Amino acid sequence: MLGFLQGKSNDRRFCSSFSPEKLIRLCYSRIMSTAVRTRIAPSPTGAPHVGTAYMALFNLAFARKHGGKMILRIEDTDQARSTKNSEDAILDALKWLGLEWDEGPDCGGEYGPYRQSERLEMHQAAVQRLLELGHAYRCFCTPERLDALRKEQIANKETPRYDGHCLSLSQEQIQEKMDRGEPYVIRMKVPAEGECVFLDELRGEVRIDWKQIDHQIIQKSDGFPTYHLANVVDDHAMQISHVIRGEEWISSTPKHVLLYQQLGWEPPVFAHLPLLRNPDKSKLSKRKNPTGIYYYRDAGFLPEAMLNYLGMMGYTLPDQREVFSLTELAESFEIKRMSLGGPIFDIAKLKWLNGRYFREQISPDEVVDRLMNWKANKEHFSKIMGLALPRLETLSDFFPLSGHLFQESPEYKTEDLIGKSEAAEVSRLLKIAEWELEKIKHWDREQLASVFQNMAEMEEMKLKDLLRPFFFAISGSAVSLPLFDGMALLGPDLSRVRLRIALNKLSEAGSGLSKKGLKSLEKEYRSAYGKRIG
RNA sequence: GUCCCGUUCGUCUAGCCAGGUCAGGACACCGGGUUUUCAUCCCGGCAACAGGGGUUCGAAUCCCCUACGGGACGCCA
Repeated sequence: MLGFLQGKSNDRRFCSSFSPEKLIRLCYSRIMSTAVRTRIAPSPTGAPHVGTAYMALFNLAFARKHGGKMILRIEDTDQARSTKNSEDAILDALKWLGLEWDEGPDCGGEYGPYRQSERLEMHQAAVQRLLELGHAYRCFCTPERLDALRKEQIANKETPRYDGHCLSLSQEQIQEKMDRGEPYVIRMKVPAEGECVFLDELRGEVRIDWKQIDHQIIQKSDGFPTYHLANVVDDHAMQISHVIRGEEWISSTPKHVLLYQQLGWEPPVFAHLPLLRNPDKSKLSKRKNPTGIYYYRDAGFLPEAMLNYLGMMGYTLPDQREVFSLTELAESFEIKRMSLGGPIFDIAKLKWLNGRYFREQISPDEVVDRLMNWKANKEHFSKIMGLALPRLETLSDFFPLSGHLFQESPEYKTEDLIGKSEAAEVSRLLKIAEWELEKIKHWDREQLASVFQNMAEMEEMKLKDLLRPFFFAISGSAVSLPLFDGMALLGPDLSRVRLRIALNKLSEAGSGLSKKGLKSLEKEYRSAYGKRIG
């Protein structure tokens, strides 16, 4: 099973002299010769993200174009944050979009298992081998020492980097510490001199000084590998030919190239795609933009329009067609056509495209079916009916009462949101709620209720008074169906965006939180409510 | 702060690799037409090669510098 670790004899050249030129030649030859296998490697630590879908789309298109396969691998080496819940959601969300993989934890394949936590043996064997070859070493430094070191380096305007403290430990000292049961991590050795040159399919040669590269931890004290080690070991074992991933990885690619070299393996071809951006050009983040795939599903977007839109972020078909399917994209896909400037995710254009799908791509009957599968179905109506029934006099009261549960977001006036309270105070409460809601594990009525009840106590307010602005934020009215049930039905993605919209309305009215105000609120929040999550 | 990556209309982009068209299309916006309203649809308009230097008869395109933007610098991925 661990035969892959041996490295084939023709890979020897990687162990000895390893000039940049050689590496580049090898990269080129690799492009021509190998069966194409790409992968998408999400970490199951949160809600399914559009960035994941974006990368998956181009990995799939590339694989399809070249008659290859795309693999889905779950990167769950962070035991503290990974959840099965998140894993299931990611798979489900990608499938909703119509993205399919040839091998993965759900459908199996020849190169399994497809969950990194189940490949621990391989990772540890690779670490062991690096240790034996002298390419890696144990480090006993405490987090406190590392923290102090980092602070000092930042203060001295140096690049934060491990100082090699444990490199000088003798064999006896190491043994002694291990016998005492001192926790340790394993770090990779990085050349002190020279530069790493690697080839990026889209950018050509990239050169980074080894001085810039940290002695990266490859195995944590819990015995789990870090991303850097695990992704190299798994990509090699799964025979990944092309690593197509986000630009954020460029600066750690030297670590990966070095690991391939030290293990005597041939590296894959690297292609770093641009990152999706917020309207302010920063990396797409949920604080500024809906980033959850489920947001778009729940707000009534069509999966094929969504995928089509992602396909036009950074890419144009040769004939500049703007409506196209995954199949059409894959047929003509040319990775070199990717443009490298980070595209801003523009919901207005997505909406226009989605509208075109209704008008041109699917029949009116089909639209009716989509609508019914979405929210106009018995199951969903029944859930709402439980809340609406006591408030109904005629059937026609139902839709006005529940309209906000079918909208992307309701409309209301900022002054109504503020009401008789202070605008700044409303901002404050909305922000605290936003943070508190991050802590919810299961988005249901009970947990939502307890968040707000807790808040009322902390703020020494009547629940009724606390909730008033939230009724507006969520339903657009002071009179509505019960708040917690409504939020539960809307789901976390839609609900959170509504709170953010309310916050934005206040700041547009000049009553939002300033940067300073936000900072002090955060401090106050931490001391009263505890640490923030997310 | 250090390093890396990037930069064509407000936004998504074509053109760049193989220098030579009024720098093309789409969204948004503005105006007009069709439509009982609105939307759709059609027509028109606005609007960009970040700046500077070089190479060249000729530069959005090739080279260099600057500026700006982004990313990375975790026992996260």
